[in-house]
Amino acid sequence: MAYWLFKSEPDVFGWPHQVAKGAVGEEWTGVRNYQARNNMRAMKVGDLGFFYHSNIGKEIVGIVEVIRESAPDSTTDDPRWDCVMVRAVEALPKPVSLEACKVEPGLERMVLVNNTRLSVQPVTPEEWRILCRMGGLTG
DNA sequence: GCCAACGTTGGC
DNA sequence: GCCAACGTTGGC
Repeated sequence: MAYWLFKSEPDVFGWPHQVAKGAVGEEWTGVRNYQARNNMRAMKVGDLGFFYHSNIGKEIVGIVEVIRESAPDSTTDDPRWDCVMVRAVEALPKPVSLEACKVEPGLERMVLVNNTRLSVQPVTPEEWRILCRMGGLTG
């Protein structure tokens, strides 16, 4: 199983929106970047990802699960773009800020810290473990 | 609101 | 295929 991180601007589509979709989940639409799209294409059902609030908050607020592999993005006719579906799993008891990530040993190479513009990015198992601990999750 | 970083587009 | 112009993201 692989780990990922999804960025979203909370005033457009935030964690509460994702939670409101429940187990049905929601398509992660709107990605118009090849690298981000390729990351989605690499996802398998059951993969987990962090839900990150960009611009406002700038923190990891929750965990989502991939529930459908990449398929055409319903918000465009352009066949180049597709997206996965994700559902909310749980909120982080303690959201992890970008600032905290930058200074945390072990997260120096995290994509979030080094490539601010990539909206869907991979997270290593080690980074995942560190971030879950920082977020107040024991598992 | 600014701007750095980065990606895309299109002329040549 | 190069690269200048332009557009977007997202931290600050």
